[in-house]
Amino acid sequence: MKIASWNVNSLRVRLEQVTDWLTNNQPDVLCLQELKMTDEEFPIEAFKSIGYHSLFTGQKTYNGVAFISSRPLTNLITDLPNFDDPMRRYIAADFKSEKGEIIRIVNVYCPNGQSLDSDKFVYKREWFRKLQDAMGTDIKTNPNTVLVGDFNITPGDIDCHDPLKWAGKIHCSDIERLILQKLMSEGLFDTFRHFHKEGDRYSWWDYRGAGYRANEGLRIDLILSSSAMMNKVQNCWIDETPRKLDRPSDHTPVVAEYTV
DNA sequence: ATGCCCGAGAACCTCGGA
Repeated sequence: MKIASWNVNSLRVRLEQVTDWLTNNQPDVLCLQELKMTDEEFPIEAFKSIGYHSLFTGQKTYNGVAFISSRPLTNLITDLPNFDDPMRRYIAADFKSEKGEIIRIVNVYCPNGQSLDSDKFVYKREWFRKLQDAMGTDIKTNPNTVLVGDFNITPGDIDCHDPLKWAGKIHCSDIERLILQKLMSEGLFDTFRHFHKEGDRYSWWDYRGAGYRANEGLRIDLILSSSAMMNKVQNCWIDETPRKLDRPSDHTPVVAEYTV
């Protein structure tokens, strides 16, 4: 089973890149973030025409998350449990493998937070607290759980191109890294880092100042696997191909492959 | 210096992103 996560920064603008990527890579489940469109505008037919099913929760202008899957997913949830929030940042569903194993997949667009002294950071902390509770429950219910998405936190200095410049800043602060560690203490593992110990590997690069060409990036898009799924993971990689295209998203896909 | 670029929505600028 191949799972991928990609913050597309407007599905309207990136649709052709996404359908091309699906055709070329044939994942079982592609998890999208930052759709920036309403459910009425979602391009179901474009995905259907290349053999993919869609589940999504969107809103005008901001946020929005979706599953694009080779087979229908079940047990859909589009709200972070126990958190009343109009922002469309959470979607979860079950994938049934060819062997009949059920995999719980949770796809998130975590809050940015803006800065540590912002009201938006209070919201980020609260949102992560609720996500942690939900993941604890999910992993107990089904040990075969994968949490993917744009976390808007670098796990460590190795995931930041310039730790001195970013020290204490949003995405790279100690408090955010503790929040991520607490979430992962529910039994989740950084799948890319398991296979790749080297630095200078990122999933996001600023549009400004030719950030991609200089490889000035952050690794904030993660695939977190439960221990049961870590026992089945074959490989995990970042695919920089879409970041080199004209009019790219500022993020690029992260992919993991499992034997299930 | 909190900008440089980008997308969306309402106008030709502001907001939010990371």
